[in-house]
Amino acid sequence: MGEPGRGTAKTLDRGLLVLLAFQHRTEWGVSELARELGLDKAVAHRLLTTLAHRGFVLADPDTRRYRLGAAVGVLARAAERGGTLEAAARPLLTALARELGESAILNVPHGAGYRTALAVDATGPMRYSAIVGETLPAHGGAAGHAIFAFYPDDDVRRLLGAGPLERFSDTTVTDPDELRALYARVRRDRVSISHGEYDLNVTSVAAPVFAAGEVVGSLVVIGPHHNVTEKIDTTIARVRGAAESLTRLLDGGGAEE
Amino acid sequence: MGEPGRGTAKTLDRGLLVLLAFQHRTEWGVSELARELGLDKAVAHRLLTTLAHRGFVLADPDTRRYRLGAAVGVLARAAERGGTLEAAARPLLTALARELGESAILNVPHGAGYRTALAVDATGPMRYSAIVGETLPAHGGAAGHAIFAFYPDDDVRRLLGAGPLERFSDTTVTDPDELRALYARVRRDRVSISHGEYDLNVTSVAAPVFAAGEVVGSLVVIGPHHNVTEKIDTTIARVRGAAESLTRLLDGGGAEE
DNA sequence: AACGCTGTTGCGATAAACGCAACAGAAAGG
DNA sequence: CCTTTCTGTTGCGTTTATCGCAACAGCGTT
Repeated sequence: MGEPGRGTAKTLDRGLLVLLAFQHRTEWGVSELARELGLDKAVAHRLLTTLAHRGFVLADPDTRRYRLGAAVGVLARAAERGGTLEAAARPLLTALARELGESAILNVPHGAGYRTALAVDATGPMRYSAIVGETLPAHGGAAGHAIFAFYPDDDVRRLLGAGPLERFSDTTVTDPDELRALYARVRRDRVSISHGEYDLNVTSVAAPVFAAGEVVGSLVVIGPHHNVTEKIDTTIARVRGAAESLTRLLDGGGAEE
Repeated sequence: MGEPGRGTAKTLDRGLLVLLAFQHRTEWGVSELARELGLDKAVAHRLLTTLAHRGFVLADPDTRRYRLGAAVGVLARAAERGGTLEAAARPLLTALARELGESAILNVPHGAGYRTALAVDATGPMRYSAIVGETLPAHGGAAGHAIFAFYPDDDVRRLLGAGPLERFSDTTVTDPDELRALYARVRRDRVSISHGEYDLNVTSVAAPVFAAGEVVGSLVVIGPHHNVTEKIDTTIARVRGAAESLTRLLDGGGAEE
């Protein structure tokens, strides 16, 4: 978390830092927040009132504490429509598909699962054709594992719900404990590999994409089982590399940390 | 869209206006945006670079145009976890439930449907008990209609998908044309009433909640058919009033138009 | 090649944000 | 019950950061 840098607006930067502070804590008081960010109480107060005027934060009239407002949700919906992620990922997906000769897909979390946001099909005759827009449940497929392995444990528990997990094929992981162990391996390797969790004889390799420290999607290369396993090492390296590139892109070219 | 006002940070306010400009357009160039907001090119440029440094916008390296960045998505997830809306709605829900003697519910859009975010059950013996966290498809129930009637037509078409709509009871609206007509009525009346779309002999009255001009959820009063219809007029008035109050709250107490 | 556009940087004047301090209200503690 | 110590809020002089003009460079078009 560095200094604003040259040619940037300091006041705005501080305001954005205030907003980002609501990542670790849902509620902030003025003094509390000022201490956290090393600001004067008066400054924090002014920033918060400005943010409140535009709906980015909301002050509880009773407790005088602030929470994130509705404007961020509205903007998030606009961002989803606008397809920022898709635009940034497109060149990487085409590169992956060309280099490896298999279909490359971008998935994003959506509701209680994940959605196929963008797909570049392989050129060969034997190719996996993804349905863009399709939503799949969280616990199925390498793409899902690469995303939800990096979700907070509470969120995962909530998303998976109380009921038993649906089984799509022989290799679908339906046992919560087993899924948790799988997630631990995915977190360690930063890659997830699945064999025929949805479609038989199909293998996919997925890597997580992050932004601002949180997972925002996953990159997948998917194709016929023997094709992918044949070149599994390079596939893993390429997918992971592409995902890391995308993460760097999303974080603005690498100014922070 | 008024002036910043007293005791607020002007630079931050301008930066937030820049962010909000991405509501009507997904991509902005520097000059374009400067004209739109009446700013100097240099100012717009500085604001955009600071926003980019923190990941709120993302510059396409080729076209030099800006889109919303990943930070807004991250914040939106934090806002959802934090339950800003729930906190603001709680007192209104309890008031509704007490005054009308029926259960009051807050619903929010979630994935391709809507989720029960908060519920205050009626105190009587014959009460509807909502399952908090449950996700229902967009086309079912007054709560859903009150939300998705105010979605852009393109989004609605995408959400409802290509396939036929699932039927839950005799009164479920499954015909797209019929649904569109229903939505028109809901937009006109700012209220939606449904009889037994999910559960037989249950009637619900729902009104939309807005923030920054976009629908962010719906308030519902739900109970046994004859109980609700008996006092339908006051119920409609109360639900609509509560929804409008919540909208005002979310917009920061009424600074903006 | 000249033009119109774009995005980007420099720099001085000025207006705005800073941050100290003082104030009020609430909660906590004796 | 009064004191203490937080809290959030406002005023105001100083300074600093922002403004906005202008000049510059990179493209695409006419």
